[in-house]
Amino acid sequence: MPSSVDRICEQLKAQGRRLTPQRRAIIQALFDHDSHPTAEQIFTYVRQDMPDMSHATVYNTLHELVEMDVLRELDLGLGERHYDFNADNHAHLICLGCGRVEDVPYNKEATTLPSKHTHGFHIVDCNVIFRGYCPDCASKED
Amino acid sequence: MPSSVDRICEQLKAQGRRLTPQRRAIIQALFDHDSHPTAEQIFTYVRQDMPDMSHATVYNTLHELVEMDVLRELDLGLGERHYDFNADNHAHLICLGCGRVEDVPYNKEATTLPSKHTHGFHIVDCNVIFRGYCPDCASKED
DNA sequence: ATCCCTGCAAAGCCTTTGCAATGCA
DNA sequence: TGCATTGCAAAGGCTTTGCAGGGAT
Repeated sequence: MPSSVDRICEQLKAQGRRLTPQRRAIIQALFDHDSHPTAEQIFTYVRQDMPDMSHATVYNTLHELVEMDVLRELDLGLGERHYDFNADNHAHLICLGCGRVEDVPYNKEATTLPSKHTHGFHIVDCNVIFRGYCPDCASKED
Repeated sequence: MPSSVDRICEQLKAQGRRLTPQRRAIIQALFDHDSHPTAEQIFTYVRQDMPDMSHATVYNTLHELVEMDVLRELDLGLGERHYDFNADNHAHLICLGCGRVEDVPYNKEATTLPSKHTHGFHIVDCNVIFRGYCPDCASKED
């Protein structure tokens, strides 16, 4: 069975996009990071093996994957965007102390708006973000 | 009865902060904007009357008001922060086409996490953001 | 062989910072 | 008067862009 990395690479080609070593490395890096890496984290990680990797390529590839709908872009209000393969129904939990991000199961389907409040919008997505302090930071607070 | 602007100005002084014409103008500007202005919008608006107003002062004052808990800072993933006086329970609805932001009534109190999923976090806030296309942009899409 | 993709460097956008001058309390 | 606050200008952090050379199909 092909790895998930391979599957996404195939998907790239199937869409008429080119599969370059850089792109494969970025996709691999996304899988190697367990959770919500930022573009910079991917950049730094991939650079260990490909010292010439540029920001442009990282951003290009991430955008492409988002466009292909295999990657999710998260703006958690932390100043930089995070990327997430996990498409399951979940919300995010952010530590206001250290910026840690955790996934939490959350049924978005149940989070809907009565039609009289939608201002006529065609709603396509919903984001739920919980903010608080993780155990480590909570103990430092007091 | 003092206006809400005056009330906030008093609050400033009561906390030992100084009430300057710039600060009053910024607070007034926040009230004059019906909904979710950005720092830049406030800056541009206030500059009409005070051409020397600096970015530093706008940002300083906004931060101060946030610190005083009379203003809410919203990062809606649009690249810039929005500010909101409305403290009522509500969520936000964002148009992916034009960036328009609407308030929608939403009972955040009902949006909670079962304790087994909180990762031990002490949760202090919750943000709900709906994304979609407003009537104008939806019609352009097709 | 084509032309998409890469790397480099610079620019862009929003926000923050340093510092001397100003003006509120 | 003293010190918080201001304005200016520059820097900072993340992301985007332009362009020429290089590599995937």
